[in-house]
Amino acid sequence: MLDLGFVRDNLELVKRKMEQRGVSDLLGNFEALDRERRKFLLEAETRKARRNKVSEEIAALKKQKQDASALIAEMKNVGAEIAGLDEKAKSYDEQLREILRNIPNLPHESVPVGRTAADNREVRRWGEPRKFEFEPKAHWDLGPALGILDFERATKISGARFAVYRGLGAKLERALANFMLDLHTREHGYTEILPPFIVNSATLYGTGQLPKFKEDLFKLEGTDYWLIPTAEVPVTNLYRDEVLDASKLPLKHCAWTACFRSEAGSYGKETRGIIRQHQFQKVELVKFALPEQSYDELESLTRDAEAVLQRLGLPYRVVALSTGDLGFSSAKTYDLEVWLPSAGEYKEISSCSNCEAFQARRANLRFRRGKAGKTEFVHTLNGSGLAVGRTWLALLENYQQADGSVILPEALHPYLDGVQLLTPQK
RNA sequence: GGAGGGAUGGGUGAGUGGUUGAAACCGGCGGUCUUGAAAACCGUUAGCCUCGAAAGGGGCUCGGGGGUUCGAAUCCCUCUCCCUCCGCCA
Repeated sequence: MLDLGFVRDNLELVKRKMEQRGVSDLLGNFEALDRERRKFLLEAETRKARRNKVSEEIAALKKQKQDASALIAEMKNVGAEIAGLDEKAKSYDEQLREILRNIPNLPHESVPVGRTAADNREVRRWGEPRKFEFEPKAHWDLGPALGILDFERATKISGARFAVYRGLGAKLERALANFMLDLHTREHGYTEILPPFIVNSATLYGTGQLPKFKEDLFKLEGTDYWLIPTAEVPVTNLYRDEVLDASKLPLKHCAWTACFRSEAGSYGKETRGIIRQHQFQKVELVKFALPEQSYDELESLTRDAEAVLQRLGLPYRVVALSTGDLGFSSAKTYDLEVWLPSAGEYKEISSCSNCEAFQARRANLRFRRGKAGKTEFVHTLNGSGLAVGRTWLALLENYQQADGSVILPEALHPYLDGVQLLTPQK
């Protein structure tokens, strides 16, 4: 959420930034609503000041056993007036908040201006896509042939967009998660969190999924419980309504969780394989940073995520999302895209964002400099480090051999009891 | 699931309709004293909204929401959370 006063004072800037994002007319009659709200607020508060003063006088009179009925009678009317004015002010306030709630974050000045993903800017590449001397297979062919991935039974027990991992397939998923968590906790200084996979609506509001994107989420019927779409949600909300000590920043957390997405509106999109599932596992990186340091922290967070791909020897590129492709809460995002031989292109495997104070304002997540300083909103950052399922399939596709076997990179050997090769079942 | 008890400022905890935005203590910060420190003493120590160029005003907030009243931390309703006991249970 943007700051009300900031929007009031920077209306043109906000409008221009919204245009860059490709959303229009989100501001509506903001100016009029704001003006009216303050008008009624002022009137109500003037009368409240009067009421408070007279109440004191009544108290004083009663103490001296004197008659106060005239004042009480006068205040009866004022009370009714206040109620009416309060209601008006509240109505405008709610409309104003409704507008603010639905305004996405302002893109940072360094974000490439553009309408779509086609306007994203490649920042750097790492590794060289492998030249195959045979026709590389897709993971949805490799996995079942290796006996480690089962779509039919997943469909039976759950439905479309689910997968069952078996044997070394399940173990590889677990090995990848452990490898990522160990890397981030041992070498990158993140503290591991294991959060609930179910959260309440206030938590989803804090990170910006609610109220606008509820159709992307799974809700537990008859409750205020929702399945998390990413660990960013519970972990970023960890310190909601708290005031952190500036000396503790940046705070760095990583978390492995299952993620649940309804994928509404993505029918027919990437239906094959495990690229787009209702449930997948992900290791997430979350940082809470000082405002003046948050862009440096975004760079290092992105590098931390890249390190996973480098250790696994998977070629990738880093892309700066354009203003039109940016997520709702993000001011700047780098996507990490891993090379997928079956697609012949780079495919998103991580998304690293600086949300600045946008989420912190919604979640009332603040910090204080020293003991005497004013409270300020922290900057929140998050990024996948990495999506485990997509890493799993990237491994299969990039390390496949002509006979359908898959070589496992050295970094994973300690996590797989020495298994170095996946071989097809006869 | 059943029964009962709670929720007050950074912490502990008083307060049951009228200078209580809130005692006291602890903690924090500043100061006096001291070569320095400790102790002691003195002072200070919430947030949000709003008016204002500023100085400085005003309003709201005692878990959330609603109600009664001229006036609510205090009374009523409701929701959430926490604790204790019983039941169930990985």
